[in-house]
Amino acid sequence: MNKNYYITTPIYYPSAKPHMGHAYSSIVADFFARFKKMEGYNVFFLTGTDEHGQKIQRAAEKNNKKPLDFCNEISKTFLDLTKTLNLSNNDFIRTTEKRHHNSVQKLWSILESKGEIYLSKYSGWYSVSDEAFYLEDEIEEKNGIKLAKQSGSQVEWLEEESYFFKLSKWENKLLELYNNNENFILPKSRRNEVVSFVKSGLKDLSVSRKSFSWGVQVPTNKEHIIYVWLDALTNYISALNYPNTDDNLYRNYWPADLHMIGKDILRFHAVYWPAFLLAADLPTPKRVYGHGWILSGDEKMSKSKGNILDPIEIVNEYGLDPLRYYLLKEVSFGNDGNISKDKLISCINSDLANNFGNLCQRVLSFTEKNLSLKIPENYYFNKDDLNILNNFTNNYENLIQNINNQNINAYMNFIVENMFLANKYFNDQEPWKKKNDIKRLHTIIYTSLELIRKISILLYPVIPNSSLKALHIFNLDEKNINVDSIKDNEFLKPNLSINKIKILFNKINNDD
RNA sequence: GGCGGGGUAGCUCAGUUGGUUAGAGCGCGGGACUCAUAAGCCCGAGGUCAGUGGUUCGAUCCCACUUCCCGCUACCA
Repeated sequence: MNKNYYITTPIYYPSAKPHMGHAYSSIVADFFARFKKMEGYNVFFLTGTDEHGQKIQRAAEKNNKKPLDFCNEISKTFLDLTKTLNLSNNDFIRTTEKRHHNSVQKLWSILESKGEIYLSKYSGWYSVSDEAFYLEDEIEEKNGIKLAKQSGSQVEWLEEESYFFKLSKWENKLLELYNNNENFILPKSRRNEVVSFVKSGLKDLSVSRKSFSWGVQVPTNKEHIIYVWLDALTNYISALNYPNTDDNLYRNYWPADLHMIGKDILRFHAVYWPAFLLAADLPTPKRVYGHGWILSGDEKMSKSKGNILDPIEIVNEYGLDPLRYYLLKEVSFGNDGNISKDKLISCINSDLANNFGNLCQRVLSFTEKNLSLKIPENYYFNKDDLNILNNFTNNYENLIQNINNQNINAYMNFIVENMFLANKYFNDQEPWKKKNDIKRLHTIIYTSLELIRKISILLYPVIPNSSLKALHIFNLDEKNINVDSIKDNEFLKPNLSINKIKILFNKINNDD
């Protein structure tokens, strides 16, 4: 059985600093990476920055900087974000790196030598900010300025020699790929969009530019820069040391198990990328998941609306784990999600502080007062004990399936449900009234501690820091936690000491 | 215009391969308890499951039409 798992985020375009959308993609990917790791997989988790293109070149000029200096600065903010979000990524790739240039040029050479790329001429209305050409009827004129209808960005007439990729040739192969792999594109609704787009016919794709210089050169023609998307998508194999296909990283991890992306870049990942790979005779990734957007108050966040929720500010104000928990639990995964500070606060107070945090606290405090912080014997599990403990065993396969199907919400619901059940269990058993029945009291506490352990393990991919704090009660750390241990009802060893921990989540006053 | 997704409790969302009283969390009202971050537990209020018509013994779920929202895509001018 293949126990390797390769997951990627998009590489982010550093024309501006990171926003909530970047944070969301990264947190979601990290969630899956951590779960698979905990499931025993060798996980390779990649993120990075996509730094080429005219937009960056112009932004750099505007700031009086060399493109690379400009990129270094902004790429750093994305690298910092991986720390801020506590991502477990194994690598951070930048398209300005030599390893990536080699990889892109090699891929290009293969495509060219296979006759998949040809030189021709392109003329049309070009939008720098969209990095795309538009047809005459796709533009409109306002106040004497030509704009692309779709994006509203300014276009300029461009006529230049360009290399083309024979995308049209791959139409049927792509449809075959979608057909043979029902879940290649998820969620399903978006899969339909891609399929109908491909069915409607594909045109060859312009894959080089002459009008600017900031990018990877076409190996055989120094006047041309390779199209940013061909360049950018290749990062997924550059990081595995492509073109060295004998390299262990490449051999173990390609094709990728999951490209986690936002729905806005689905076409590039679900059409162009597999077409490039098919043309180069390389394996295609197993799955592309296009998640929804994070909206604020039903609208896309924008400066003018003043509804921006900056991920770094949120982390500074409320902490990382609350943000991670909130995004993973409250956003209906695959759909757009509305987020707000009020909801975030309510989520922190209800689920984290009152429910899970307080569960840990009440059990721990009880154990301290009555058992001197020693794990008690589990003399006999009665029906109530087994009922709740076995919940985890009985749902184990479901949980794994939920993860494999990217069904984040079902996974979260299971956790929440069991947090409630654990509190209810403690309530119903009333250990404070069992002081004359020590065996029963001990078994109740043992069971409660087991419940905290199991829930904490499931919470690890969601809120790694807090989960590890909770698991520290049992002297467990990142290296020795496994998902399957949630099936074990007698994992904890009686008489061992447990550690007191500080309050896990502080409540937040929402008076303002 | 075409294709697709969606409109379920005040809010955020589940769900139903059609079948007795439609679910969760938050919020709201009440109660009993005390181990705990005045947390937790119990009870309750609150929904014509967008509208109309149809199929069916029976539809929130299937079909048709209407309406609103969103996405992809086209075309006219």
